[in-house]
Amino acid sequence: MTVLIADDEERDRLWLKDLLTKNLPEHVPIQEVCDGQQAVDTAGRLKPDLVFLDIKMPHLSGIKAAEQILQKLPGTGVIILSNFSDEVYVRNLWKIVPADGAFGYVLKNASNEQVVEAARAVLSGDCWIHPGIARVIQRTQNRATSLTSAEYEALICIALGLTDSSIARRLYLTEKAVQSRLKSLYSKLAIPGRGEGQDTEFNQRCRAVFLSYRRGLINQSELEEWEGKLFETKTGGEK
Amino acid sequence: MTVLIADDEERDRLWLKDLLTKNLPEHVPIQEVCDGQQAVDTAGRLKPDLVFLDIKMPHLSGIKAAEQILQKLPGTGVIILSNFSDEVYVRNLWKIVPADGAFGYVLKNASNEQVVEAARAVLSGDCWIHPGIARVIQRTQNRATSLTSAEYEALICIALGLTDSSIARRLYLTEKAVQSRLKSLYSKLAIPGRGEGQDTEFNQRCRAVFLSYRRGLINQSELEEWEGKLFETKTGGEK
DNA sequence: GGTTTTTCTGGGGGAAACCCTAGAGGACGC
DNA sequence: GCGTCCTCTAGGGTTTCCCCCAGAAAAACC
Repeated sequence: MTVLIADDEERDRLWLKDLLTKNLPEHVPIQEVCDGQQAVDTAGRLKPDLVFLDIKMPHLSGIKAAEQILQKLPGTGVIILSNFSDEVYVRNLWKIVPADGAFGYVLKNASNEQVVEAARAVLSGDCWIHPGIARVIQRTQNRATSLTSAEYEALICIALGLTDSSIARRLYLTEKAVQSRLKSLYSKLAIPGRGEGQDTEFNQRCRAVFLSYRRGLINQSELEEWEGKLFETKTGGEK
Repeated sequence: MTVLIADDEERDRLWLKDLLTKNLPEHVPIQEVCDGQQAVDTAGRLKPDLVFLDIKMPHLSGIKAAEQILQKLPGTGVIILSNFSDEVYVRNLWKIVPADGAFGYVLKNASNEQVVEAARAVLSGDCWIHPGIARVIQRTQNRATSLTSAEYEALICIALGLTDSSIARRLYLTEKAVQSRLKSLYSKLAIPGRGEGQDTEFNQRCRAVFLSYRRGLINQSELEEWEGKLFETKTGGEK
């Protein structure tokens, strides 16, 4: 039995390693790496039973690393470590986790007991989801509040500060289509329009960005990734 | 000689305490508290030589706690611990630190050596600023790029998603005044307007929010505080 | 196959956001 | 005292965003 820890923060690695050696039944060998790509490579070689993946890592995020690892070794137990209950990640998570796989999601402010509990659960084939994030998961599965990928794309674009027409060009849509996406986005985020409410309190566009930041639907690192994608296609050949 | 540590994360407290006991010359008593208010209270009783303050703490932020502590005990050495190089905080910091005071600013991803170095420096009356934020400090002191408080207020409001007229009402200004603030904000953030550039790429309002998040001019917790302030004054007596 | 949901399309209208210019008052340093 | 900078104010114009309506195409569901 082997355990792999992937985290770019040395402090967190030490803490986790220490915790596991003290609390796991037998003396298990624990490997450490400090980015997502190394995690994938090392997992391929070691075929560990359990992998801890920090979400925020250089080169390859924890989610993407998990995707690749689970693709090659579906039986691996994966535990995602996250600082926040970001909805973006939860969103992507369900897509890559096999239905019968064992995995865990723990926030970094979890108590030591919780982490050990999660490790035990995943090792014995169960799932362990941090209590604080159950609500978030619920939301991602509710038809009325969860965003479709069309709405999500639009959200990213306005968060980056693009205009409607600019978005339309980048996503190969008409301006009307963009506005239509935004309209349903606003309604799902429950932002009052011009008609509702006594007088217009909010600029829906900015309000949507604000609320999405707060709910963890978007975050800085996710946005920067998209920024790269959206601008590279255009910087090449433009009149 | 006494040292006080204020941090809401138990893990970080342990790490820091451990680090200090091992590396400070003599056996110094180290007190721990877990929020800003406690830090102020305890500092008043203990009169410590050195105080570590995490920025993000419940009840009272590290900055505000530092302000109160330095007011009562100007000779105290203060070291701010921060996760990010947020410009918001740096902005406020210079206002409260006495010109001849000793203080430090270290990011949480600092190496153990750096933290010890900072502690030693501050204890001997020097300042220690994390290398990574020197650039940020520069920016806050450059006339051309640093924001005035009027521009900053406007920034907060659009980041919260308010409309021009709504901002005007809350800040007791005309709508034109708000737009004037925004105009100079956009130019300081170097966001191209409708005239510049081949075609209008950006919605300036949202773009300003995006860039400000990225530069750490604003952040979630800061915004939520303002949200509270801005809405309480209006929820009372509105037609 | 058919039914639902999602998404894109169109026209037309109103309000908010942004542009330009310009002047007046206040705060600051010197 | 002077100049400088910041800020608010104003009028008048353009563009973008958001609203209503509705219908058609595409995808997903049973």
